[in-house]
Amino acid sequence: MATPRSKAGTKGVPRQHRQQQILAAATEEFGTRGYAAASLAAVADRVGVTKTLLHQYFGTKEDLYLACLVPVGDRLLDTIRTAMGRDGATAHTPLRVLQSIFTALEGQREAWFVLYDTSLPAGGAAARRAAEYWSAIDDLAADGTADLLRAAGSGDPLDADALMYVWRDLVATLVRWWIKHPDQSPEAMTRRCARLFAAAAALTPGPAGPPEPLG
Amino acid sequence: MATPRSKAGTKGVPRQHRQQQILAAATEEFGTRGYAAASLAAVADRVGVTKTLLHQYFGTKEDLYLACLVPVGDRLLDTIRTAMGRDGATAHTPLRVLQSIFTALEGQREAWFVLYDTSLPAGGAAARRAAEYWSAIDDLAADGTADLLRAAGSGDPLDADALMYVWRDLVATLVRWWIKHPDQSPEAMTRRCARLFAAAAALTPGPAGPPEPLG
DNA sequence: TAAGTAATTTACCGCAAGGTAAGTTCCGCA
DNA sequence: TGCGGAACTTACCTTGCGGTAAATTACTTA
Repeated sequence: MATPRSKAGTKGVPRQHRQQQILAAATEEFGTRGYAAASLAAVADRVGVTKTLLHQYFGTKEDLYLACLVPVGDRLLDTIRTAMGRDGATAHTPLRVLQSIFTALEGQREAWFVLYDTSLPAGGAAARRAAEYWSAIDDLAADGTADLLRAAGSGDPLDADALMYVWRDLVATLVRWWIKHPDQSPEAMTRRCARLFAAAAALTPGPAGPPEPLG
Repeated sequence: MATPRSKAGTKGVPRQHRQQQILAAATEEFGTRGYAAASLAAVADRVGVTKTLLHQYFGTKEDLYLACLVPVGDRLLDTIRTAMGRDGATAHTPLRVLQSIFTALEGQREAWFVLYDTSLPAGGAAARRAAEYWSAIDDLAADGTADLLRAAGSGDPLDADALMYVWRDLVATLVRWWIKHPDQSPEAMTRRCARLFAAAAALTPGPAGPPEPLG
């Protein structure tokens, strides 16, 4: 054996296991900093490995991002689909969807933001794939919000678009708050959301336009 | 005159005017890309000027960011303060605040995101200043949401924190949607928000906990 | 018309990040 | 015991960015 002159050489970690470690670290890094601000060196450091290994296992930065994105996107899309069920949305649907998202995200909460990264290289494969997930999820959300808006009596298509937009960002917001409160279980989060919805509904003025002259 | 060998030299634009141009471009760039992803070269290009000039007029990147932040922060803080008035929040307060924000932001909608940039260099003067604005605005929002939550019957402090968090991000979301629909006037946005609030309230299940077993 | 100053660029430095080629160590196995 | 492949690093290249010193052009005024 005799005093290794270099730190190179295997550490006995099989490739598959290492890849899993890297994916976990990269997902967290991409999720918290965003694609552009995330650095491969940081991911490598976190795993205790060199940048080069990431490239050998996953290719370019964008490839690594894709490797993080796909499982997360598939998992979330699937979970939301089943939570929405086959029939139109009811008043219970939002909470059911939230609960399913919280559950799917437990253990890797930052993953949500991997899906909705805004700093991806324009025109790249990553951006294209992420856009596919968005539109798939947005379609589901659009169905739901449209159902609900119709039930509430509004037909304005821009209203529907805005409501979908708000709903999508609301999910992101709740997940962000959740990340800041790591002790909260998915179930506790769901219950909290239910309370918040109820509170918000209770304090909103009537269905007519602005309640004041708004000067 | 005789064929200038270099493009250096004044273009006849007075310093103050140039500074205004730079501030506008930088605010937009910081607001859309975020501090970390924003590049000084891009700002300079937009103005039709060299990177160096930005440094000579504003100092470092962080200094330039600060020069963008301060007027925006002051304007928004002021507008929100007066919109909230002296007495506690009522059900009309959220819409009044939104309207005041939309109005203050018209002509430079991305400015909102300059205020809430998450990629500032930690420990720097910019981050400190931005944090001051946050906490000032958050204090106002906390007062408001606390008033409203109390009226709705919830006393959980974490609920209050989450609601404030949601409210703050809701504003950001609405502004973001607004940016994607440039033709919408501040008044139209306010009316739309009123409709959305009403719709959301109408379709939310009762004030008790989750309406289903949530399996 | 020459001096002085304001506005602006050119040309550079250092650094960090993504990315690659080639080498080094360790383990299983004939 | 020695060979082959798997796991991992060293050393390097390139690019883009923040940042600075020095030069260059144009406007003003005595």
